Amino acid sequence: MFDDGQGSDQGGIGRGGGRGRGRGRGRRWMGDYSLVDVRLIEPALLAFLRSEDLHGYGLLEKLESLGLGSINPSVIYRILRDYEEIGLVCSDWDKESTQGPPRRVYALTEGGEAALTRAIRSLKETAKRINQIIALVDELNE
Amino acid sequence: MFDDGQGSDQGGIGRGGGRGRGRGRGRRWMGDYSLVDVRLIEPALLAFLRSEDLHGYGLLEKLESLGLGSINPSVIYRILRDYEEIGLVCSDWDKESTQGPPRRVYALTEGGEAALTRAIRSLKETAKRINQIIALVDELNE
DNA sequence: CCACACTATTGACAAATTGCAAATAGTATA
DNA sequence: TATACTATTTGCAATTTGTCAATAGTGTGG
Repeated sequence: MFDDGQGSDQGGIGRGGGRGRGRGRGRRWMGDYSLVDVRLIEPALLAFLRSEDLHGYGLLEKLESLGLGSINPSVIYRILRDYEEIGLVCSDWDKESTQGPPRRVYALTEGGEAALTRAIRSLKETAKRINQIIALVDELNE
Repeated sequence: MFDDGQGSDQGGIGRGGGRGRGRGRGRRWMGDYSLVDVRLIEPALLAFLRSEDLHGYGLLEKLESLGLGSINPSVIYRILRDYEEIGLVCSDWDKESTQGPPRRVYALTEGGEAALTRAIRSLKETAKRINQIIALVDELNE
């Protein structure tokens, strides 16, 4: 978090300095991408599936277009399976049009649409709060 | 996540239905507030401290003004101590002007300012991505 | 046809974060 | 002096995330 997006380490809380509670491959202090963005993956997945049925690998590529690349594939597959378990998506195997092994194609369910609607509402709230925080800092800069 | 903000449960993935990997007091599926917002606490804390030295309890109240209430105090105190450990803030005890036990008053360090700057940059990126996701859905609604 | 690169998904485990509850304590007030 | 409010700390269980390795099908060059 608070990554400067360059993978550089000029800042202070970069890869080297982290000494927070944990000291492993740390997320909060040493992550390669913002954790806030990690949570964006979930609504993004639903949003992509709303316009088009897709398999995990395809969604992976879509996320990249959102600047949300660098997420480990297994994370995506896990979320997708979880979503299926709670009924937000459903899946079928596609053995035909694949350039590799069969792939699981996901589609949004009605429950998934409803969840997306709520997710968007929640995202708008979040955007509002982000802007409040930014404004807080901007005020002092004037 | 995807909370409808009412504490109600009309949606489907509410408090009752969650059957994801875990089943305890769950965050992703059953949480009382959006996890995206949890991560907003950290930049918010730095932002508040930039304009004013404050103790944990006071920050707690400030967060409420951002709609980030309902966060467990221990989470705040923990983050503050972590921030001190990595040099983003420093603290001193205030035994005078308190209406209770002595309290630890935090101030932003230079390192903390730098971190705030990076956090804001990261937050702006996030806001951009959120808007992209929202646009994705809006396009289909037209 | 064999190695290799790319497509695709799954499972398990370690590491990290969060929630919660309880302990501790000082101050104010009725 | 009981009670409420202010204030912080600690520990652990529950949950989430990161990473690695396993598995496998397809297409291509040599």
